Amino acid sequence: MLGSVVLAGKGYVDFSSVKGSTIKETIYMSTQKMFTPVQIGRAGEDIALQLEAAILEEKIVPGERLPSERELQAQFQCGRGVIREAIRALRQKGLVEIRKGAKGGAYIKQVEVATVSESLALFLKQQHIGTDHIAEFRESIDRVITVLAIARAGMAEKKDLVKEAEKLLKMAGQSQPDKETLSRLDRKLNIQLAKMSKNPVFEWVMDAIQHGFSSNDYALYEDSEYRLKTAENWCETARHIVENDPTRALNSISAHYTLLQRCVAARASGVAGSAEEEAFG
Amino acid sequence: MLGSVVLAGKGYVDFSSVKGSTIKETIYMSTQKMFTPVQIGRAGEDIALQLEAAILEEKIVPGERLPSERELQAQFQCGRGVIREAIRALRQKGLVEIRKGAKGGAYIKQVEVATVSESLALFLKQQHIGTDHIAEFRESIDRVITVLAIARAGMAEKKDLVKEAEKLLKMAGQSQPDKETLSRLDRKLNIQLAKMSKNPVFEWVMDAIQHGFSSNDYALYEDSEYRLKTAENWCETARHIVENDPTRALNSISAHYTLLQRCVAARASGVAGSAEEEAFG
DNA sequence: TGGTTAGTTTGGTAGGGCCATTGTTTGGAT
DNA sequence: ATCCAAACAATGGCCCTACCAAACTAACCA
Repeated sequence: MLGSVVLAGKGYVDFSSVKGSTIKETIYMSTQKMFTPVQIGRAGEDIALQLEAAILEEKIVPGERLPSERELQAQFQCGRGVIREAIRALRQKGLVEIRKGAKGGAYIKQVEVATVSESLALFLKQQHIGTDHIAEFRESIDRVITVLAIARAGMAEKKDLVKEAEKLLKMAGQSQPDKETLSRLDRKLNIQLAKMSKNPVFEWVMDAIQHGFSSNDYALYEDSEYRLKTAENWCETARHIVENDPTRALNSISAHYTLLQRCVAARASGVAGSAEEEAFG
Repeated sequence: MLGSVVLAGKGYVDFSSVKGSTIKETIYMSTQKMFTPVQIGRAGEDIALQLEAAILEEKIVPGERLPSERELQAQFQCGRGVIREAIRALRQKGLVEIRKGAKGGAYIKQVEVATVSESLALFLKQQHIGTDHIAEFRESIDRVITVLAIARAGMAEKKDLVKEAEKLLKMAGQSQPDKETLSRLDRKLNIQLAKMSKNPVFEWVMDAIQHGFSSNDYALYEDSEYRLKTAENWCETARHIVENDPTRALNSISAHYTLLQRCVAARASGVAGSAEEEAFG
């Protein structure tokens, strides 16, 4: 029993290596193995790593839960605070979801893209990335996605894309459209297109980028002129995809980003005041 | 003084809103403001968010440090455990680095790409992504990077790329090359090329992808045949970049990924045994 | 039958104490 | 005066105990 953990009545997971990686043990080891970096002051981290490994090796699968903090405390022979920190680390990584109360605890779950997006957004925010760099990256991704989508997606999907784009156009044409809804539709279109590439990596990257910089797209729908043009551009792109015309589709994509570029430039140069006012009206 | 935090003798940061978000205060508040959702069970998170906001707004800049845990505990009027959890969350996000001892504490630092990479790698790992999907994404990125590099990088950089590629080739030609070193060189080449695109986003994405899947590249250097071919392919690519010949450069890139694909297929089909043995020799 | 209440499990928080580490200061020996 | 070692102080890491709050369970009563 020692060194293993009862998994909510489901079975056992071997954490026998834990005792050997305790702080004091490591120090003793260092007198034998020379130049072995003594990983001190990180017992909690050690536990987190072991739990993470157990999860990644699918010894515990999504839907199941880790033992309670008090149980783990007993199994790992350490204070509850350490266990808490370890679990919180897993939670921050998106590996578990913590619930309170009876039948509560750390439930294993699939890592969501949003977790990666958050991390990315934080990074980009702190690095003061210019919108032009982001836009350039996004455009290049969009182009690849478009080509792949034309080659791989079924006609039904393609037609559905047109339908959604027309929905966006219709909404953009209204006199007082809800900008947030427009943004959401735009985002949805992007993801829908990304899905059609049949490569989840593109879908996730697109998702992450959008999460990190939704404010840009939002700006595009502030101005009624750009709003309509953008929606029309989406329809055009979708039509070219249905027609299996990569060249024209790519041209549309380029036009989209030219629009975006012009739009942010215009807003930055002076119209920002009135636009800002409109945003809070 | 109340509601603000002394910043290691540098100044003050206003955390006045914190008192209002303390558990007990919130409960008291709820008797006044009706239907105000009592956000209980998240005090630590609340504090983490406030500290994070202060960092992102650059009220505290990299190099400086947060007050000690005990100070924060006093300022925020809560237990030390809560403060610890908040700080650990920041640390996990890569926003601070924690040092022990005198003059220790949570030092603000720039978020590193590695943080995002880790998050991404974890996600990809848990989703069981096929290497083909990753490779496809990476190839598309590589192609864009190459075109941008040809257009934007200076001749000196381009020639340096060739030099590094030749270094790789020379090492790959040795009878008993160190595969780890080869992998590292390959990685370095990729990043170097990405830098030449003059768009940091590409650089980071490449970095993140590589961190998440270094094992693939590693495999490429296991087999002596692929090892040489890959190195030669790198040289070819670099030469075409120097010659400002995008078409041929892109062809080289495609060839690289064809090689990779063939290599992993070969290893998967049967040669895995001997290769595995060689790896641990 | 149906709703209410008490009990149990489990995370959330408080607060105190001790240890290990590390930068600084001090004091003694040369 | 210089240098080195020992004491000191600040600070994170860890432990412990107690209590609260939420959420599920089961017993109980109308």
